[in-house]
Amino acid sequence: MADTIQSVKGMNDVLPPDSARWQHLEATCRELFARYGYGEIRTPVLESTALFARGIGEATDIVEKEMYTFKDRGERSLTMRPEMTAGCARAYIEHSIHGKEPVTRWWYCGPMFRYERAQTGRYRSFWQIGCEVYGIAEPTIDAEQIAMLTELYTSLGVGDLTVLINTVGSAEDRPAYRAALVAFLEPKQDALCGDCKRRLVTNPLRVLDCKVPTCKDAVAGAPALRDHLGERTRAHFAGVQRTLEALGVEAKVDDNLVRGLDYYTGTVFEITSAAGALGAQSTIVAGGRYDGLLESLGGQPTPAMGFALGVERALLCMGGDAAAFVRPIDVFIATRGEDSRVRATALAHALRKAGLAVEVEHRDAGMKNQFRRADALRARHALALGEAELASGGAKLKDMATRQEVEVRLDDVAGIAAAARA
RNA sequence: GUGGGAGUAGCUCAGUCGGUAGAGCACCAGAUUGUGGUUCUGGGUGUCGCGGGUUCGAUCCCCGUCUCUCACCCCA
Repeated sequence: MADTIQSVKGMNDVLPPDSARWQHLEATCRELFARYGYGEIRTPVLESTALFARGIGEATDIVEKEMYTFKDRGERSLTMRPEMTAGCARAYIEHSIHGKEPVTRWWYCGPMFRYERAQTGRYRSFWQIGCEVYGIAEPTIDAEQIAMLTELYTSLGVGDLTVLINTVGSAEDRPAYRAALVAFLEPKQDALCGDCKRRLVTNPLRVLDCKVPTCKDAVAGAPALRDHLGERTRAHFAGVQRTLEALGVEAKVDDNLVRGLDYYTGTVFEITSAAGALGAQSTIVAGGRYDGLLESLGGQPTPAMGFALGVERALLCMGGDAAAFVRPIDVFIATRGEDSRVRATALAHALRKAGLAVEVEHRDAGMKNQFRRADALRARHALALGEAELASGGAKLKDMATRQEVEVRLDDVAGIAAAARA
């Protein structure tokens, strides 16, 4: 308790055995994404601050007050990524992917950073896994991603899922709607909360999303975005819904679903789970289309669709005993004395090369203690290697569950491995 | 940024209407001179988060502070 150094607020360690649950989630995603044709992209945690300011939007909460931004020794303003879409877009443009292939599918996994107050399911350093598809304007890809996610959560055992979808309109639709909304809200300005008064100027769509009661009242009867959608947007959204239906995915249209990031255009979606210990959060993944982002960052006009899922949140409602995901020990070798430990270490080395998981008791501990430890490690077999065994060259491999023992020769690695696998 | 709750043994917590502290779990040893998940016996000084105040005396009361945690906002 003295003067020890602790981890930074809101930034957590993941230790065994809990890390095994993370590995399970990651392995499931990796395998699933591979079947859908996604390749992994890894980008630096640090990016130029301007990337996020331009990509995510100056007026968003993330850019306004949640970024870890600082100057490096060369006086360049750098920011620890608060999300990955902007970084992926930067990489896509920087490597001229547009000119190399018509369709690009990327997935990623890594830590993101946002300066917020931590609570259950929300941390300052948190992990996201996400996918980005570039080059497809058609609505079927939107539905494909959503369906892929429902499959993911189902296979992970995350229950009580709700898929919410909406469309926020294309770059052509939005200015008209925005004007109509502002015209409707301006007379009611006095009823709005402080944040919303500001949003009225910076990002009026967000007022629709406000939880303050007076704002909710003021918003009642506001013009609906769906009445301001152009024909192309309508057709696209209808296509998404039609494809989801064909895939057997039940999705609820939520008119108030407005993502907090500026780059979204057209389809937006969110999947919530009522399962597990998510606390006040319920969103476990969110995403949408961002057809204008690449161009706004200086790239070629490129349609794009992506999502990000919160790893900690997925884990919170995944359940499952961490120990069940840990690889059990095949053979535990109990020792007595240094000669025994040397011989046991060599034997373990050979057995591990043969593919077994082996643990040697390197400490000078009592036999009873060693067998207890073998139990704690969930070892399938135990082999006591003491003076008698060293002298005779033979030993007994004990099945910890049945307590049956079989004779083995210490120099017969293949034989021991076979017996341990039986 | 705002508001609740909590900080006592490695972990989960109890407790003292103010007289410097306990349980369970875990861990170790022995009963069983080399064989486990049960049982029995033995084994714990821990700045009672930190600083100050009141008091003969504070882990307990008061003030401050730090940390953790939950929630609001917002988000994955």
